[in-house]
Amino acid sequence: MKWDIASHRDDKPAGRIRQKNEDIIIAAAEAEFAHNGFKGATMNNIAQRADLPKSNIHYYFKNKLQLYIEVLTNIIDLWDNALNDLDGDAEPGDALRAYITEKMRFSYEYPLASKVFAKEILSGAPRLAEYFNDDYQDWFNSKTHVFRRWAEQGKIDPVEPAHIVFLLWSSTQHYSDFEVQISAALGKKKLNKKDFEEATDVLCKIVIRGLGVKED
Amino acid sequence: MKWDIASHRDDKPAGRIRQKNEDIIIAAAEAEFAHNGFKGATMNNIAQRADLPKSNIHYYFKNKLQLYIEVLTNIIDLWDNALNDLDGDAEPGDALRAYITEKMRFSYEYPLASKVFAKEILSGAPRLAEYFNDDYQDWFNSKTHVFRRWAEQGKIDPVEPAHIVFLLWSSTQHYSDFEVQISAALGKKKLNKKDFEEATDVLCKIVIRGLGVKED
DNA sequence: GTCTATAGCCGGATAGAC
DNA sequence: GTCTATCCGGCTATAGAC
Repeated sequence: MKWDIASHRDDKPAGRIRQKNEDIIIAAAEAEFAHNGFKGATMNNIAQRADLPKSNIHYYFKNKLQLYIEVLTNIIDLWDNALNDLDGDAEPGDALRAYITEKMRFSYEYPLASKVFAKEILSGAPRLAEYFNDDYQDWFNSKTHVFRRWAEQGKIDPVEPAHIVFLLWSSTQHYSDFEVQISAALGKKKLNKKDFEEATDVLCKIVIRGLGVKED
Repeated sequence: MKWDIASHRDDKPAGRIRQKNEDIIIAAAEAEFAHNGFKGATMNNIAQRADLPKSNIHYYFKNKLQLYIEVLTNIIDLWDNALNDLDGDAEPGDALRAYITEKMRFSYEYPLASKVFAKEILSGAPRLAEYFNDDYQDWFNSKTHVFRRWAEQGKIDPVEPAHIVFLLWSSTQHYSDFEVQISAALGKKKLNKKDFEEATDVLCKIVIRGLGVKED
């Protein structure tokens, strides 16, 4: 793992009850951190969301920071493991459509994860300093590589790949991070699956055409 | 004004000292709220950033919420007054280029404003409920109108205008809100003006081409 | 393993001296 | 108009009963 903050969870036997309670607490913490950020979140609120006594949280997690790190680690692991990269062997149009669709599905299914991460970065990412180290740059370069190759092969226009990646990230995450604003703009109470699919269509169309992909 | 929360500042004479101190405090508060969010921010930190004793803050602003509302109001006023809409009379390519350029300049010049607003929305916007009312939907519809007209005139492809607006918002704000992640990805300490200009170019190119604008 | 009680600190807010 | 001193509530964290 790129980001190796030691976790006390590895030290103790993972009993059935322990595992279950830790999962409940992490889910509750994720919601609380998404709403109030690291500093604004309280162990009290987390306990209430988890429907457990407050000191129970302290029994399973050393302190607030530790719990927060666990939540962030969970989120990053989820994305790293479940989100497929752009498929460099496929045609650009197909690969981009698949990638955008998948990112939008993540925005729809894990809105809290995206929000916790976003708030941490907005705060200047003081608790992710280790994560955003030199390795991160290498990891990022591996993401841009596919665009460079497509450009060399004349399959897309030659535009700076880094900014393409930022565009893909920003436009897709926006639908989970700014959902409140978007639904207010659309006059809806909440966005549903169809809204996300419509957005996915528009994004695919604009990005694929915008990059100059030759479609059949 | 669309969003009419009464301010105590209107009630008192705006002396020279008062005006100056309030400006200092609001700037300090903006930075503090950007870093720690509403709940996480402390009056103590704001006082330190403003280099004033804590109770001075309470003298000028009734309480933390009031101060926060003032900061948010300032931000929204700034955007409403200084950000031009898309020019429907111009050619789509020119209008879009002008709009994207201006939004990116705002991201570069007022990164804190964008962050405070973003955090509020990520939190579910409980302190902007009044702002995101029915009027907001009308205001938003006036933004999408220009795309509808261009589509009717055959000047751009017929794609759902709302999602075009969201794409413009998300892709430009991303550079100020997620600056830490972006600079880490690019291996820089901080983004400079040239980075923003490069990003502007890429965004203009992809969006204009992606919407099927006929360029000369 | 679980919960109550509480220590100890820090937060927002105010009273009142200057 | 400015600042010191302070109240009180809520916060993290822990000690210790069960």
